[in-house]
Amino acid sequence: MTASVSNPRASRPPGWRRRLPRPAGRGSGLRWSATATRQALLMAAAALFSERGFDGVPIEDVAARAGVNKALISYHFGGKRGLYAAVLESGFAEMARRLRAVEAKARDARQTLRGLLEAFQRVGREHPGFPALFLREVLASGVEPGVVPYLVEIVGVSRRLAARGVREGLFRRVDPLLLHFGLIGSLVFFFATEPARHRAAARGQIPFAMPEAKTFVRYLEELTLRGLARERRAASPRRKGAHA
Amino acid sequence: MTASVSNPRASRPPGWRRRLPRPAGRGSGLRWSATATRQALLMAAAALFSERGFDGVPIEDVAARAGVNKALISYHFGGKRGLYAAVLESGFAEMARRLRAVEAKARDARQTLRGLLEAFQRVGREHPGFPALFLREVLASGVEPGVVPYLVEIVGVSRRLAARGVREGLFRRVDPLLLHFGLIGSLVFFFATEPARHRAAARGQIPFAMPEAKTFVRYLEELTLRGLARERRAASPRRKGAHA
DNA sequence: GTCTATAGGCTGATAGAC
DNA sequence: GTCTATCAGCCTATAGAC
Repeated sequence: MTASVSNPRASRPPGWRRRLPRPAGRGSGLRWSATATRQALLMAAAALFSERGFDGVPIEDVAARAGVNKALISYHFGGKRGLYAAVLESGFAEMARRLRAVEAKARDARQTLRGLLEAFQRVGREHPGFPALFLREVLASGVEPGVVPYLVEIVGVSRRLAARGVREGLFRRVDPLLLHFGLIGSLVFFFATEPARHRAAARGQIPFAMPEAKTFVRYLEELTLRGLARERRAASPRRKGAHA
Repeated sequence: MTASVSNPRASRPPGWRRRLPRPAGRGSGLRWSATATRQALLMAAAALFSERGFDGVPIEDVAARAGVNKALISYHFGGKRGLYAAVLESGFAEMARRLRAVEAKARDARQTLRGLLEAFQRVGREHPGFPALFLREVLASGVEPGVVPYLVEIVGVSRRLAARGVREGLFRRVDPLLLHFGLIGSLVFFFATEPARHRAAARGQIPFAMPEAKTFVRYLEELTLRGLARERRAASPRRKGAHA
């Protein structure tokens, strides 16, 4: 989960070997070899799986992009599925970690909302593949068992955000899961499709100017704050009460 | 795109053949054979591709589910890719058609919004696979060329919704594409993940009660109406002006 | 139009040398 | 830990009988 290696699988000298900036003689035990291999495989796999999905990526492509022999995937991760699971878990774990940190630091619901939006924005920038990976996984028939706890935790953050907002008088009464789906859905959709939009835009396709991430999260923040603000005299005269 | 055949690929008599309710001697040219085969293949493919993605589905599974020989896929659609493209185009075309109808019938922006939400809800109910198909496609590296026009048209509907809402005084000034991504993103995410949620819930997983489609679209409607309502005295004292 | 049989390509995994 | 070589399995497409 730290894109940087970049191995255009194209032409390479015959006897070529991966060459990473060695972290010079470190005191600690981890020198570089085995760990670097796993890291390279994880990064390459994250990029490729997020673009083409599990079934769309041959093990060989991952190895090539990582600059590593494909047999090492079986050696280090027990096979393709194992590598995929490892990528997912590391991604979900990081997302959950960030959200927990946001929640812990925020002094009120408004800051939690802001922090949550910024966390997504930052993930979208630093790990462009993850939102798509996330999406493909929740779309899948059977979710990897290892990510379920993280999934529950992520849902928990937005649920508590809703509860806290209501308690603090920032929001009117609202089903926390509705807030969750509305917010997370927009965010995941936007950031998961962003790389594809950029690719399409770069190829001349797409007639309109697409919004930037920063603009979009600001919009969502304001939409949520206004849309869920306590009654002041409703803007919509139609429906009866609130929601479930 | 009309789920109904249902062919549990399990046990079947050896010499089994698909048997569909023949539309008795019709005057018109289309009897049943060829057309029914294509229809069965399209339906089976829609269901399977939406669950597992293009690469995750062997042609043989599609044929089995359709109750048809796999060679017919090449015959009628020129191969797996052709079948996939046909499924996509029929789905996108129908979605675009519905949205256009909504737009044509609505007498103001509020009705357009309501109609758009209801259209998604109805598609989610009648063609549970389509939202996931839609999502997988916009996630993909290269979108099928045939669907681009429909994609542009769908974006156009929500863009015009925003413009009309502003013109009619229902919304404050807002970038149409922001409205588009916020609304369509939430909707697609919700409905694309709904089948997976139900499967997970049926298997005992998932600790909370998930919101129903009807509840969710109502929430989105109200959130949008309130969140984009013209100023009355802003609920959020923080940020400067509006958006791009 | 539909089916059977088969060819041919690609993929994931592993045995075994280094 | 890493690499080469290899193999068995699966998958798409098609030729040809009906």
